[in-house]
Amino acid sequence: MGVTKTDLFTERQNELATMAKAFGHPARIAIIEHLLKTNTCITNDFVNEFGLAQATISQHLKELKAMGIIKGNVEGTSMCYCINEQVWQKVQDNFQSLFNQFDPGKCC
Amino acid sequence: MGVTKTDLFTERQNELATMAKAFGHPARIAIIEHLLKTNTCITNDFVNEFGLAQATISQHLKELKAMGIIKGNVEGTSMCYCINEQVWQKVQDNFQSLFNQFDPGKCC
DNA sequence: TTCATTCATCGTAATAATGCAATATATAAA
DNA sequence: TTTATATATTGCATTATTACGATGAATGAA
Repeated sequence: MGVTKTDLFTERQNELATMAKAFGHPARIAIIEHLLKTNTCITNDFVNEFGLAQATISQHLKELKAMGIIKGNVEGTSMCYCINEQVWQKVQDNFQSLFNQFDPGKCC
Repeated sequence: MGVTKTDLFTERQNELATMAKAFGHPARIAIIEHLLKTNTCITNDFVNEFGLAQATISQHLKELKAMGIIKGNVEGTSMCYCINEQVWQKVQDNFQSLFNQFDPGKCC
């Protein structure tokens, strides 16, 4: 009834789904790509660059931070966000291992 | 207002987000993994294997099919689903190119 | 201290996603 | 044709997500 039944699946499957969800919104993709390009950038950059409200950007940042894929440090009145290297690597590994399971050539 | 503002982002960003969304549910991860392992399997397998209702499985399959990541053929009274090789490759490439953008060592 | 700036949080509204019972559709077997 | 089996679709209830205005908290400057 509208709630994902996580208990039916393995921890790995739930984890991978959660990671994928972090990438499941164009704003979060854009934020991540911006951080990948410039590194150490601040929230206000996003608000100016995208057409989304400051509260909305902040919410997306919060989600990304909750999933661990980014981390933030206070820098005066601003915030400095960047990619969390360890988590990024783990996410990459998890997707990689999924992609590698594909055995081409046998389909119906 | 609850609706993603896709017009604010590039087509690539929206596409990547859509692909990620396909992986954003453990049931769909499980379905994909099952197809990766056995290939050419049928809907009833999923219904028996997972604890989800037949209608729910059918809905997840429909979404995966809509995104093109799987394809299905009628096989008597059953359906035979499998991974779409071309789309799988494209998804992999898109994620790969995102992951490769990471330049380690510079963070705040 | 007061003011301006920056970001986070709260409250709220609207749309999306999840799940399932019931029903429809299609094929194979009897 | 009738029955059984397998899957898709419909309708509905519930929770999740997205978005933003308003407000709060923290810091630096005047």
